[in-house]
Amino acid sequence: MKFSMKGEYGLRLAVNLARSYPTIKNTKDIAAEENISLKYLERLIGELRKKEIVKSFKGKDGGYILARNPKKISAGEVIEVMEGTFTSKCMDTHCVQVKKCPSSFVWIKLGEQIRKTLYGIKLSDLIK
Amino acid sequence: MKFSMKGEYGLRLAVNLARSYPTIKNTKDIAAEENISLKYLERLIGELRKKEIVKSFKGKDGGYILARNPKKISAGEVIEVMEGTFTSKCMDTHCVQVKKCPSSFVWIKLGEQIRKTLYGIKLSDLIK
DNA sequence: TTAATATCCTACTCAATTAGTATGATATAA
DNA sequence: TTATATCATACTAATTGAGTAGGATATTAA
Repeated sequence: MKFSMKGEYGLRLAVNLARSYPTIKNTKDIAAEENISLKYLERLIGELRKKEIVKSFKGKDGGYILARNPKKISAGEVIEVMEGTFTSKCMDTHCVQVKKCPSSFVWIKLGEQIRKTLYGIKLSDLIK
Repeated sequence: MKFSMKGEYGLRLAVNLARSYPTIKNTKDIAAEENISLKYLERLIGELRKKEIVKSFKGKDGGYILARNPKKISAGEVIEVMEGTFTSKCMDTHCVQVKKCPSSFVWIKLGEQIRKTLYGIKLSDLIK
């Protein structure tokens, strides 16, 4: 489980689109505003599209919009797409102890709290 | 910010020593019990020693014990030593916006929650 | 005092991941 | 039909994770 620039970028993209919702916005404009290279942004936003957080429109005057209302999309959802699912069990993928492992208690508790925190924050909360 | 096997191992070592507290225990025994290679364990426990979470005794019949009572050492403290401090600001180390950045709100909130969760769990809670 | 024991230190390896870049194919609407 | 914009794939360079290897150093029991 990690939180890196990938999640940061994903969140910025989503918040940017939340601001202009429900207007279509193209990657060139977003890249300029968010200071991300156009090419990298294209790749990242592609992941958000595959997970149906944004919708795309090809061709002239095309671009992206959020797939749902900013009130209905959480920061957690976006970050989880970019970073992978938040762990809720032992870090050791080969671990078979499951219940005996004392540290698994910690990771489960941690995962719950992270999920509660990040799913509680909606994109609409982040546009001031 | 990340949570990996390094933190898992650190926590296991600490919990293991919490169980035998306040008896000295050597790395060979811990390695066998926790299924970590002796050499790797030596390196990891060295980091815990430098941060004064464990104390070491050299020479024959030497080994390690917790530097404090298991009730006074939290999971967060141990994990933070292994993984680095939990982020409380924007992931972007070059970011100078500080307050304008909408995502920084998310990371600050997340950091607070993680800290609250992990510092609330003591080693004594993890030995059944 | 010396031999056994155990910690301590540094450097190395190997694979995976992060944070991009580069090139171009594909779809669409004006 | 052409300009525009998304979409797909492959590549790279630097960093990190996870672990190994070899030996130096300190201590204490015999």
